[in-house]
Amino acid sequence: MKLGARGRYAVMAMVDLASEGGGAPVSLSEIAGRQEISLPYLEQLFRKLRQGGLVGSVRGPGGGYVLVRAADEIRIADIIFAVDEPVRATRCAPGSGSGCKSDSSRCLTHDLWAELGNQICLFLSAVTLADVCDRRVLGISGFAYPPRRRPGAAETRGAGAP
Amino acid sequence: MKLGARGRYAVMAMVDLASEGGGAPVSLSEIAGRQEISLPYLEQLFRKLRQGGLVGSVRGPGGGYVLVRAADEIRIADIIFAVDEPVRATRCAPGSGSGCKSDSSRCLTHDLWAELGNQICLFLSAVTLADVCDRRVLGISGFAYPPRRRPGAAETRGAGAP
DNA sequence: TTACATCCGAGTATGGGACTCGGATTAGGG
DNA sequence: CCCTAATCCGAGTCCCATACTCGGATGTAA
Repeated sequence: MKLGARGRYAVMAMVDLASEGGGAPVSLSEIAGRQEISLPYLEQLFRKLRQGGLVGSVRGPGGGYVLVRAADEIRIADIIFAVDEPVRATRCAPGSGSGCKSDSSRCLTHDLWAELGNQICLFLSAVTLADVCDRRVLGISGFAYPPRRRPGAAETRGAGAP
Repeated sequence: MKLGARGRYAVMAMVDLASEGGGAPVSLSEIAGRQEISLPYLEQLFRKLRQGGLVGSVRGPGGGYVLVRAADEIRIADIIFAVDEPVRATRCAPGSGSGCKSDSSRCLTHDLWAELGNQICLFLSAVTLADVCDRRVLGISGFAYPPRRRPGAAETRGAGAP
């Protein structure tokens, strides 16, 4: 899953494209300037976004990129998956299908990583580009895991994000 | 958040420790052998787990490590946070508190990364060591994001983990 | 035809992660 | 009292992915 600067830049650029472009193509120079990302690096990212079928390109002066679908039809997960290589399966890789060395037993943690990857995909698939543009992200999952076995148990560390 | 081999090994080792150790200390050599992790690397990990207050140590022959709390009182998040450095704030780092260059406006994606990190913490906090040992991970979050705006919309990519 | 823009394959390098090494402590058993 | 088994600790090395660059080719509006 990784989620380094590549995925972040891609989402930032797509948000910029969705916000600033009113149907007209937006050049990468503009996006690069506004988001403070190097132009050649952006080109490299948009190459993949184009191959992923998320954006279309118009060449020549006044050209640039446009969304091929409406902003509320593009999931954040689509963007991340477009710019990140499928997944690398190191041992029992999170996010990808199994790859445990021994076929069964051993590696009790397999389900854990699988489920974690699933949760991440679920969340990123639930949020669309339009949601981010309109600041509608908080509360999309107004959801908390129910307290399990004796709710008043000793709290050792902050449960959520600090 | 990262979640590389370090966190995975730490969880694997803790699961092994919880399963195999019946109150008696378990040596790292045993864990290293069973989980196929190099011994010096495990030592390095358990140093942090000890500093994090998750395990206690018994030195000398017949020594090893023991859990300081019951397995159902140790959350996976505790383990991950113990072995991973706090977080590095690159620009608008996911998982950590804000760090946007400009104080407000710009960086619409901030909420997104914050919420994503929050979801991950939530999930890892909902699963205990005992859950993993007993294969009780699947279905802990028997939960799916509800389909939003026209459920039958064109599916472009697999939404969940393949 | 010039300037603007996307396109493309390659190349570099810096950083952090994975793993190692040598030695210092502590403690049980002969 | 040694010897061995184990945790402890600070470094140090290696490697690869990521971030970013470069030079040029192609297409298109003015």
